[in-house]
Amino acid sequence: MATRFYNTLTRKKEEFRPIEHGIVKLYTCGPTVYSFAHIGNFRAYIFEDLLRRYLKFEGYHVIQVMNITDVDDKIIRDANKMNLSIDKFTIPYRNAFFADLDALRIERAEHYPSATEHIPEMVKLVKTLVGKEMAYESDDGSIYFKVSEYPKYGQLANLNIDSMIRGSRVINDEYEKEQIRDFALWKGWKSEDGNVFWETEFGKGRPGWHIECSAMSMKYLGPHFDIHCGGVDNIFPHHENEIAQSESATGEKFVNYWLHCEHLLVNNEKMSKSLSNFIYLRELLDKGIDPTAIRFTLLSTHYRQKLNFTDEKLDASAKSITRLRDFFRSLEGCLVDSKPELSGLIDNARKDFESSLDDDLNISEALAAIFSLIKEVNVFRQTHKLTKLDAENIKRFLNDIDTILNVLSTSESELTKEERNLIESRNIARKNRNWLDADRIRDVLLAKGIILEDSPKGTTWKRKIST
RNA sequence: GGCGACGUACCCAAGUGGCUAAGGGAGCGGUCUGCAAAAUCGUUAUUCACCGGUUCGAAUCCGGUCGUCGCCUCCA
Repeated sequence: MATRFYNTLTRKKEEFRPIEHGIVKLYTCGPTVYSFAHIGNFRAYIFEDLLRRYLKFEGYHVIQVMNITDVDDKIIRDANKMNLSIDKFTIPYRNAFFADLDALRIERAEHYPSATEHIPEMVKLVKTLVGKEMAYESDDGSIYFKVSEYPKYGQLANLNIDSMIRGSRVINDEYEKEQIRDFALWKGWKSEDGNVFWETEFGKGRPGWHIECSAMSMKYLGPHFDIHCGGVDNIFPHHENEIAQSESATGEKFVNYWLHCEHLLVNNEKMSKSLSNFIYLRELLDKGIDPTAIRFTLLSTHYRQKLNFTDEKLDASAKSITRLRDFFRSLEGCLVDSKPELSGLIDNARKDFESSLDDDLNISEALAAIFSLIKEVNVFRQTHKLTKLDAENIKRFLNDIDTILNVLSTSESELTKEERNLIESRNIARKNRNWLDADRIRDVLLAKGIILEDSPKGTTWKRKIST
């Protein structure tokens, strides 16, 4: 079955066909490093992680670019406030961003270009647009894109640009543009920018927000590439503007598939500064919440569905992961040498898993395929012993799907000597049928987050996933 | 005002015209266990916000109503 994605540009699911056979060129809007990233940001990055991992699972060679916006209004404002160069100001946030990606087990993109390292490319692009008379310079040295020169403007956001002109929220800003809908490609230097500027043939100034994505995607992926992702709030104006300026400059189609991820909500509302309901990933990690539980929570709801982030969801995620891990662990031992009997079940699960993700990354259905297999295998084991070959096949399947989910492996620390001694003394107590002491010790360990399980083969331990 | 999304069990969440409405969590009752845990069995939606319509047939398509949320130049 063919892979299909919902394309914001056409508002329908379309079969995915890469431009170049076997290769997917993917651009994903990255962070503005003026603050720590919040979990809403990471919902988008997790969705993109799912996308890239699934494309790789399907055998594509993926080339992903994620920009790092390290110059913009807020960065300049805050850096100047702290008397820091924008470099000095942004580096800690950039480092924190990568540390957070690692915590959530997000696979690295092939390129993380920074805006400040691509000023010449942006200037060149702006120059091209000015040369084609699709952009103009205003009195203050800013360069604006002339939206009236691009008739398809509004195609992505499905907005009527004429009605925008009268829109209630549109306020005239301090820059001088000919038409209110025109947007800045290049911003002329103003005194409050301090020493943040680049000296170019347009004079002192700095790039507008949208131009970096056009310039950097062109540099690393070419003028026409396969997929561009971001949050729904990037549809307008950011991605609309990217299309306008890119296609105007190159005369080519910019992107074939636009995939947008819905918002993460807290208390059923979008996170926003005014509601002060931001949740930073670091806060959750500092509280000791297991990052894989966060990963699973962000991953397990379809990306075009709003996701209300709650403690209950984290709990349910932790339990789902525990079920997966326990099942995987249970595949060790107690095996018989015999011919495999469950190949059909495993093949079906694999088929269901793939066809679900093929359908616009339907992760809920894909997870259902996995849990159904677990149940079927467990039911089989009520009355039969698992064969070695079956167990190996199931493990291979789980390891394969875990190249996408990435929640199976634990980074569990080993037991301390004290903890090992406690387990040992409990074993002795149990041997002496001293249930009182045995249960007391089990409770002590549970309080430390260690769960003991007794079975005919002996006692095993695992760490509780904390939420 | 313009554009758009959503409303499925106690909670989360698939399903977009046709077999008994996936799956996860939770509860309750069994099996197993020294007791637990894990696993497992049974159980919890004759019904998909509501009202009409189309159809042999609707959670799914169409119209309306109610409710929630988002976008309309900071935003993932």
